[in-house]
Amino acid sequence: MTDTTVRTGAAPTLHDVAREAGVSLATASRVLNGSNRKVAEAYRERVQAAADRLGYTANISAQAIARGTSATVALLVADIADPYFGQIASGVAHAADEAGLIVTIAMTERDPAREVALVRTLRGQRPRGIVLAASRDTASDTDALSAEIAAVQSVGGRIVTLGAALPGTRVVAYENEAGARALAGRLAALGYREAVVLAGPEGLRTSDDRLAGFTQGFADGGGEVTQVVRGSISRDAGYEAMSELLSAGLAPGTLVFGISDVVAIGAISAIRDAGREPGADLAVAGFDDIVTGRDVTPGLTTVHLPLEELGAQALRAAVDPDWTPPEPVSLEVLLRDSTPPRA
Amino acid sequence: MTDTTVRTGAAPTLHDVAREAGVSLATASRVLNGSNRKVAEAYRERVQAAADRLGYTANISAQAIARGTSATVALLVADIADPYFGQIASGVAHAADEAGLIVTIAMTERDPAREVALVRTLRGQRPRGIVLAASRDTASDTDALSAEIAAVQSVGGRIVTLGAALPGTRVVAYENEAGARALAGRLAALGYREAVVLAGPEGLRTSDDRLAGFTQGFADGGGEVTQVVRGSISRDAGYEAMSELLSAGLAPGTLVFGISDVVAIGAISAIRDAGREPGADLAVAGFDDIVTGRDVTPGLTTVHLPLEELGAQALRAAVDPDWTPPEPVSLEVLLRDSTPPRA
DNA sequence: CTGTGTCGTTCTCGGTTTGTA
DNA sequence: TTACAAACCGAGAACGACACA
Repeated sequence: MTDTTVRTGAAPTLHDVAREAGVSLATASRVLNGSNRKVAEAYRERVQAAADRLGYTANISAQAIARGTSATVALLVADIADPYFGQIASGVAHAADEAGLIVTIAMTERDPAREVALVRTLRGQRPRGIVLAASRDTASDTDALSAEIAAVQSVGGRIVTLGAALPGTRVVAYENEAGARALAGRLAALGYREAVVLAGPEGLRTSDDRLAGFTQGFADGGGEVTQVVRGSISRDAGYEAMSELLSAGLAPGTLVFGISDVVAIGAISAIRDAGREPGADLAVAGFDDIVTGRDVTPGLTTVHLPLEELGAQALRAAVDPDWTPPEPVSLEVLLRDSTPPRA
Repeated sequence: MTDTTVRTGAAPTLHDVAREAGVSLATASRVLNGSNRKVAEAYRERVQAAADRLGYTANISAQAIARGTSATVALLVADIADPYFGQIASGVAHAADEAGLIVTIAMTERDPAREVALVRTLRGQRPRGIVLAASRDTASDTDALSAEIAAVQSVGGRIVTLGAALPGTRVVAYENEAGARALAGRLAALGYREAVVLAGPEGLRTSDDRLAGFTQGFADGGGEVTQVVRGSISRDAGYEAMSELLSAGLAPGTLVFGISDVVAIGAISAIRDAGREPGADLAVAGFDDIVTGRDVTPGLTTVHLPLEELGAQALRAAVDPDWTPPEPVSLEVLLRDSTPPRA
């Protein structure tokens, strides 16, 4: 593809560049990669030219091992196809790009054991940091995870948990409970008095916090949570849970709170498919403010989370040596047509 | 966290394990990582125990350089927050997990120059393969990218393009043109005669193919594409393009074809926000079958793409030594309520 | 004494960095 | 002051050494 000889089976090494330029290994290293020592301009040019001619790119594995640190950050999400995690990943990737870091991604599929195994695998990469974005179970055996985390940290790797805090890690928090409380308050003020909640499995921090906040806020406003249905946090789980609720009968004017937007959106579809009308008939609210919430009908009432910004913050927490825990970002309630004021 | 001495600043190495177990480096290497050579059971156990005690994990950078190949695959997408790419990434990640590979991800942001730069950066990782999922521009300078691709391939790295084929790479194709033609045919059969297309920028392969297929299929069915509006491929671009079309005036019964589902969904929202009714008034169709298409109202007519499966296929193409190009997956038209039969 | 089977020594990978000329 | 030689990072693999049958 270039005018040089076609090389097969081996990438050009620093050795090749040095030989081509007629300088020593050390000199070539200094001009091509950072160094505090200086190099004469004439040499610099010759090396640069040779590198270009050969299409040289430093082997980052070799750099990592020689330098003792790898320009890498790992991101663990539950499911990258979920828009919640997609937007977070986008923020992480952006910030990583700015910091000149490569990000490796893995999916826990909401399995605690998988999460531990993945941290262990990723640890082999000696990453600068690991961002744990998949929300965690409070109940499940946290010891194995803690051990892996400690192992990463003892080597200088930083662990960042996004959302649910994990002891001994840097955490980028947002106020699930306060946000849900505020949401519930606003909805009670709109006249809602009965609510059912489509929650995640018991023990899941994010879900528990939101449920607690919502329940309290709604009670404070004079309403009551009459039912809590638990399932996984996904569109389909929301759809199914809602379908069952509907076949059991649900009074008009009831408010349905989906523990996250994807759940709420599944619920809206279930309501419609059951021949009822989302909105005035059965109101629905979510949490996260994923983009889709604007495009469903009626527009989904939710709590805005700056997902990309949170992802970016998480990455910075993973790499910034003198990072200090920021104030938890406070959340904003977005009232849309899925929860019209009750007459 | 364990009962051993707390080590700071250095991960346990194979050396440490070997010393701890009282065996040689080679022996430790043999039991902890793959090897065809055998090792006595007594030794095996001692090494295993020592490794566990120390919390040893092989430094994959060191492995990569020693073995000459890194258990890594790179994935390039335009924007990981886009559900289209999110689902593909999910498929890639799943398949990579099965193959015991780590996947690094990067976003091109639809910038050809960035794409070249990223391939170059990722090349430093000496990945087993690179999956190029971001659709490419036919016009733009393809030479720089070709050079980088050739560089990867000359070292044994495999390049896989998903969707738009790139010469000299393994390609996982799907039939954009045929799919769009089939879609247009079905819609014409429903009675639509006038259509406008919200397309991507000129030169973007995926967009061009779908546009061509749709135009032809619609003409074959007796219809006519009266207008093509170009913009980027995103929800917001679809929304804006549609808004402009609407303010210029659009006759009821016109069909709007969004070059992808996200565009079409943006268009639906624009139609509704303009006070018109998506469906019977202005019909909308998309392409991709992202999950959101089921949840918008009316349900979005589209062409089904097995996105996760395509991602998985792409990964297999990147790692399977004896891979043969599969038949391009044929696509299925999904008629939903956004395109009701015309009376 | 020779063959078989394990283990250890040593060189290697591609860079970085120190001491030194 | 600047460039070079050599040691080093963590792991893999060829090859030699040794024990045992």
